[in-house]
Amino acid sequence: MTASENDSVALSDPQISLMRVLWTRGEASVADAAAALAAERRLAHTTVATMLTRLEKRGLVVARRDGRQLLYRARLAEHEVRRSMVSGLLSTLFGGDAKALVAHLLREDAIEPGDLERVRTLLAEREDSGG
Amino acid sequence: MTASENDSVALSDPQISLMRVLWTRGEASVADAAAALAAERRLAHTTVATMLTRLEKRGLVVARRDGRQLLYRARLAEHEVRRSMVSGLLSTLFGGDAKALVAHLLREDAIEPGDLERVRTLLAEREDSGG
DNA sequence: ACGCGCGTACTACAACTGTAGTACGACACA
DNA sequence: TGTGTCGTACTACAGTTGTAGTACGCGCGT
Repeated sequence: MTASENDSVALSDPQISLMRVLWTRGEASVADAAAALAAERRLAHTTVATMLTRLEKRGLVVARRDGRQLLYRARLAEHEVRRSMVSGLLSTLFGGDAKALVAHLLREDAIEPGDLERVRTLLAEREDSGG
Repeated sequence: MTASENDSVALSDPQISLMRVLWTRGEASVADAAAALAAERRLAHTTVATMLTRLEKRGLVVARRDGRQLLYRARLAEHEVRRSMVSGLLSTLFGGDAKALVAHLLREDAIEPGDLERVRTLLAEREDSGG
């Protein structure tokens, strides 16, 4: 277990955006990332570089040298980050009770009752076909 | 619309703990809050005071003077904070798709398929009895 | 009336984050 | 080979947060 695989990963919104670029492309240079991010947030090249350096220091990404440039790669899969962050929110706001979160989603009209069945069915199908 | 009722409320864990005291007790002095928090986090009296002052500056709590002491009260209900924070997580991590979050909960074993029915039924009952 | 204690107000400081500029080295092209 | 360009490394700076100390004033008790 490398120190970075702690458990509680908390990424800010800009950081997630950046990670998403890595998740999507597998590997990306600063220029790649800045370009991919440009649509969403127009950031200076060096800003993206700084963010990546910091994420690397935190152990969330790894850099590989390719000539002059660095290629970054996420060390955690998206679902791992999701798990960690959802779990954090869950314990912070819902006493760790996932059912309470679902109830909240229903109550706050974020989701409709019928959707629950749909989700369950979807998951069941995926399990059947070997996920 | 008072500036504070923006929409995106982001509270850290310690901040939520403190808010929870206010939600539970309705109103609390610094001493009250520090005492209530002591079980969870042992913080200096002044630390709690600072946190409350800052939350007040952000418009998340209001203070009322009672003699020498200040009584703090949350300006947002717990469900409002939940809504805001869940919604933030939802858009950050799941593209705003609540179904994806539920799917995640199922897949990550945070919740079992049967629980969905239970939640749905529970909610339905509550609606029937006029919620 | 006076002093002590409680409570707030202000100050402090390190860490992290968002954001970006400057400096410097290396590679490619002329 | 010289030079410019590109890319990283380092520095910067303001804002927020976690955490707490110091200072000061008001009111209660004697």
